[in-house]
Amino acid sequence: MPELPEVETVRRGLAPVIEGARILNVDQRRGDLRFPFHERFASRLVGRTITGLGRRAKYLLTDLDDGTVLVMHLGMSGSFRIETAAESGTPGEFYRDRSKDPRHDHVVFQLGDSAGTVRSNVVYNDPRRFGFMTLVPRDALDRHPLFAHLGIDPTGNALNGPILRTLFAGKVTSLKAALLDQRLIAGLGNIYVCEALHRAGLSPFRAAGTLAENAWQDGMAADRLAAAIHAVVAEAIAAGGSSLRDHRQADGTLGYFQHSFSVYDRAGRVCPSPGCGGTIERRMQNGRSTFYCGTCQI
DNA sequence: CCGACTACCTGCCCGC
DNA sequence: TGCGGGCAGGTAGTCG
Repeated sequence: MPELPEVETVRRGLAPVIEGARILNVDQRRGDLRFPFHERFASRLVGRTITGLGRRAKYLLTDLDDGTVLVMHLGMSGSFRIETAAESGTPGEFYRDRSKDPRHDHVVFQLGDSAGTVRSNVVYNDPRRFGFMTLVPRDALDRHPLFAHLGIDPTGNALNGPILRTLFAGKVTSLKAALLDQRLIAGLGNIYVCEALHRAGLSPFRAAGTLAENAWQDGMAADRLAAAIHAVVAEAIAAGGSSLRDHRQADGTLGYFQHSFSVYDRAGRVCPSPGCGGTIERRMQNGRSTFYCGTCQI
């Protein structure tokens, strides 16, 4: 489920619960998710205090008081839920979220205060197990293989028209594939790439390099695309992430950005662009569905 | 180096 | 009602 806006939504939901908390216990229920867990994964976490929760692209970065970072990726189907003792009133008895199959609860972090009193359980659920967790020293994070080749963040000033022209110059691959390439821009996924391209009026099938060509008739295309990416991501974060199928915020409420998708999962519908009148189409591109309007995306 | 493709895994939805 | 096929938000690895 998670692209950058969903991961950021998860981060904002978890941060107030886990920052400053001590990890009292880690119930690691299997030896691997996408990858095998680090040796002594659970025991290295127990007793640590969480000093902060950050994000880089689609990665959650949990800073610990011993200088290590618990790096977590949600894959396609990962989610967290928070179970607080206060919800049941009885210590040890926790609120149950029936929307998640307990067979896919793979890691349970039991959190508490410095005196050892249990305050909450943070449960990682991931049916497809494409997510993963690993431990990396904070001062080695930027050199770690997961992060060394990540591109620019799509939320800030680093992403603009001139930078896009530079990144895409000479690329014959499609605009869509280039936007999904985490080495160029880190954090976009299938939904928001489709949405941003539609908003910018650009075809997903066009060669990425054409954005950098002066000869291209629309010299502002890259600037428009940068603005569209900013807007789509910002709106999705403000809305609390998408809720395609079952995405929930960490507090259990549904995100609602899905209600404002223009093209994603809307094949056959009328294009919402003013005055366009086209129809949204779906086509497979690089093994994944691309949703677009063939009339106004050129 | 780049780009295209596959594999990883379970759930769900569709058509037969 | 059951079953097979296709598809789902991501990305590491392989191959040309």
